[in-house]
Amino acid sequence: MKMQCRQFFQLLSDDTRLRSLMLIQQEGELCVCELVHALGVIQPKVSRHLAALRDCGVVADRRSGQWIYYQIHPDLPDWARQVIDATVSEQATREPYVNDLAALSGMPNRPGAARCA
Amino acid sequence: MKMQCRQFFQLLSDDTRLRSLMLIQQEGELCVCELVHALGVIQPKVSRHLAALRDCGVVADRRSGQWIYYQIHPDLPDWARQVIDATVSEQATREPYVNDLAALSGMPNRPGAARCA
DNA sequence: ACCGTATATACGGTATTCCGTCTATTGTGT
DNA sequence: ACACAATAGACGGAATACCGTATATACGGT
Repeated sequence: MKMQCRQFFQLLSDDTRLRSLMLIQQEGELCVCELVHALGVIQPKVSRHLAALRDCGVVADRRSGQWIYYQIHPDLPDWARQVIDATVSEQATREPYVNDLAALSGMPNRPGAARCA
Repeated sequence: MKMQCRQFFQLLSDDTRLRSLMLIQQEGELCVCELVHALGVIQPKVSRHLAALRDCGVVADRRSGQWIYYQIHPDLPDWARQVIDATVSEQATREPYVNDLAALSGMPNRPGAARCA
């Protein structure tokens, strides 16, 4: 799995992928339906973009029941991780990324999450 | 001049632009003909990509005689600079970026540079 | 076995990006 | 004024990326 940095930036250059990655980075792990809700886009679109990230080794997926959870790939090269870190820490508080996080928090019946209410 | 990070990554996602930026970052300032020589691509191509970088505020240009020198824009946001720094420091020693730097060093009659021989 | 939910993939169309060639502009030296 | 060098921009064509819809797969519950 060779990971060229040009390709990595290309993956970050799409809105859906970038917003997904920023949410995943902040939440640690998210399933497709959570991203669908948070981003407000249709499921095949999220799925397709996650597949692109997976195929290049940027994220790793894990099945748990009906849900498939995505996280930043544990073996992601250091410099790529640095890029994501820098981006999240400087941009996560801005539009449109704040809204995504807010929408995620407001999602009813989130799978996996604590259902303590 | 609004600089969205999605757009910034899109600019980094092209080979010519990325290689140009890495050289500029390492050299401080380069003119078009130096980049043409270092990258081994035709002049309009370099020019076009530099214009894209300039229009988004990633690089700044300065004319000196017949030459136009490009540098990383002094007002480039911090996170963007971090991204470039991380990329250069981790990738500059690899292919194809090492070759570009070597080709640049081997360029005869470099303008502006010390001509002490 | 069947149905509903979650997710992935295939397909065709559209939009965007990139390219090489050609031409315009600007500066330098004679 | 003129020729030359460096750079920028316009233009049409080719490749690539993205999209929405439709369909396939996999799992859980009944």
